[in-house]
This record gives sequence, C-alpha cells and structure tokens, in this order.
Amino acid sequence: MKMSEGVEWALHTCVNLSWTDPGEAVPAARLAEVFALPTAYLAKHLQALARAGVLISTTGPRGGFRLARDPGDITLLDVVTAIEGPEDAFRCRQILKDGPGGRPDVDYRRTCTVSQAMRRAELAWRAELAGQTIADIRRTVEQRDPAAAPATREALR
Amino acid sequence: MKMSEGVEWALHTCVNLSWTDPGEAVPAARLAEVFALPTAYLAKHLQALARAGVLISTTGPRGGFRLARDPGDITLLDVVTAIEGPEDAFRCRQILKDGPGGRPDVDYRRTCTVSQAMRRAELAWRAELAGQTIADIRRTVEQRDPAAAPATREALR
DNA sequence: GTACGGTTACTCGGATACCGCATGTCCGAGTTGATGTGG
DNA sequence: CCACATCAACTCGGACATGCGGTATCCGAGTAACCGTAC
Repeated sequence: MKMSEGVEWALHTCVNLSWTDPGEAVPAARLAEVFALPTAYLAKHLQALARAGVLISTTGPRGGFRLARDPGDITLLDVVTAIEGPEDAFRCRQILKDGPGGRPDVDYRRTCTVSQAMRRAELAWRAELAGQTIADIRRTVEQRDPAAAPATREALR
Repeated sequence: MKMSEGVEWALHTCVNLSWTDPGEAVPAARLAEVFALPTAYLAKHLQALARAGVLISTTGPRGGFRLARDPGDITLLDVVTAIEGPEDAFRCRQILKDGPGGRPDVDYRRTCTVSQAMRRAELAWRAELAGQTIADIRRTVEQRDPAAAPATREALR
C-alpha cells in the first residue's frame, strides 16, 4: 500500500500557492521549479486538482494555476482524494459470497464484519485529514519558519 | 492507493483458523478452498503472516498453518502490517530539501509540517486497527450468524 | 491618442512510453506418518 | 506383540512469469497579451 508521490507534491504546492497573490495564476513550470520536480508530471497532478475543484487553471500568457477557494476551505482530504481518487484503500471483494453459507444476493461490502472494521479505520483516517486545512499547514509553517513565506513568494515571482 | 487483496484473504483466514482446534494445523489448500481462492497465492500471504509471528507453519503430513497465539492477542494491525509491510502509505520524500531555504542536514521526515499531518492521520488509522482483534471479529460474526462457525469448521475438516 | 486586427508566445490538456510492484504460478527441500519386517 | 528402518506422500518455501497502475514525457489546441497600423 503506497500513496502516490503526487500527494506530497500537491500538498506542498497548495501551501505555496496560498502564499501568492490569490488573483494571480502561477504556471506549473514555476511551481515545479521550487522543489526541482519534473514539470510535466507535476502538471498532471495539478490538472487532477483542477478537475476536483481545488485549483483553477488558466491557459495562455499570464496563465497557470491558482487556488479555487480560500485555503481555510481546502482540507487535506480534498487534496488526497483529488490525487488518489475517491475509492478506499481496502476494497472488499466479497469473498464471503464463495464461502460456506454465502448468498449471492447479499452486498457483503456493507454487511461483512471484516469490511466494516477496515472501513471504520479508513473513516478515522479520513476524519483526521478532513480536520486540517491548507491554511492550518501554512500557519504552522509560518510560526516555525517565518522566512519560508517570503522566500517562497520570491521563488514564485 | 490500493491495499493488497491479500489483506482481506488473511483476515478472513485468521478468523476461520480461530474456529478450528487450536492444536491442529490446516493446509493452505484447505484454507483456500473455503473461499475458492488461488491456493499458491494465498499460501504466499500466509507465509508472510508466519514470518510476522501471527501464524505458525508446519511442514509434512498433518502440517499446515495455525494461529500463533490467542485470537484476542492478534490485532487487525498485526495482520495488515504482516501483509503490507511496516512502511507508511505516505512516504515523505523530503522535497523541502530542494525548496527555498532547504537544509541538507535536516530530516524533514520528522520536521516537515505536511509530513506530520499525514503521519497523524495514519496513526489514527493504525490506532483503529490496533483496537480490534481477530477475537472481536469472530464474536461479532457469531452473534450475527450463528451458523457461520459450525459451517466453517465443517469446511475445514 | 485610441481602437483594432494580426501575430506571437505562452500555457494547459490529453495521448503516449516506461518501469516497478502486486498478482499469479511452479517445482524442490524437508518432514511426518505409514508400512513392512525382523526380533 | 513390539521396535525399527524404509518408504512414500504431503506440506511449506522460495524462485520464476505476467499484468496493471504509477511514473515520466511529449506535442498539439487554445488563449491572452503584445505590437503595429490606421483613423
């Protein structure tokens, strides 16, 4: 079970975008340059964020990506879901259907005890992610390293 | 982010083993037969469980797998970790090292705010998994479907 | 000075290769139980 | 009847193929800014 590397890129990039002028878009190439990431591949993930409504993309000169809404309204879960997709990590294949006493007409994704236990764990994970926003991350970073915000803003100029 | 299908197999198989005579080992072929699973591939996962100390394997006639300890002492986290490995799903690549003001001598896996937030979510997930045991699953199943235990015991005879 | 049309450069977007890991399978090593024999 | 050596069958264990999704890249479509020209 490995989460896509793009999640890390996306989260850091969203924090970086929260430090820029909200009206101004930043090209993917500039955003990738900050962390020395492969431009095209980062762009692919940013496109996913745009499809999910987290970012807004603009083409042409002075175009690029910008946050679609206030950083306080973008949760970590929003970003993770945009990159990883909405499906759970644990996917019940309903093997109980082939087990002793298994019924073909029962949806074991809902009734199977194992499936429920795994789902409960994932809900706890999602709840933790939904409880923090990009603004929270930004605030913590600013408290720990006051130089981060200006330095990033400069790098994205 | 997709969890190995083997986790589902392993969890159900552990519950099934908890219904058998603790002293008796069950061959992988028999365990696979219950859910119509590919024998060799299930065996591969059971070997991982044995390496992790969840199961005990015995070779030769009358051999097979059996639980290494009381079902109440086997948490879901034990099983998941045995199959998926000990690493977190989110793995901090420390891209901050290449960012503005990044220092090569800092371990960003510990200090990066994004990494910490993701880690906090995974800890919540692990805590939920560690809070439930194979015995808990078994008890719930027995309450919901009293016929399950005898039927499985018969299938593993 | 201003409005406007053409041009240019810039950016995203999706289509296209590549690679590593999960999936799936197979045969050999080791062990246990059974069996037959001799005492 | 019992002990023991041999045999045979059974089981795990790791080594060997295969497919799919994450990784990485590229080129084309579309757009906005710029510039020159005409009024």
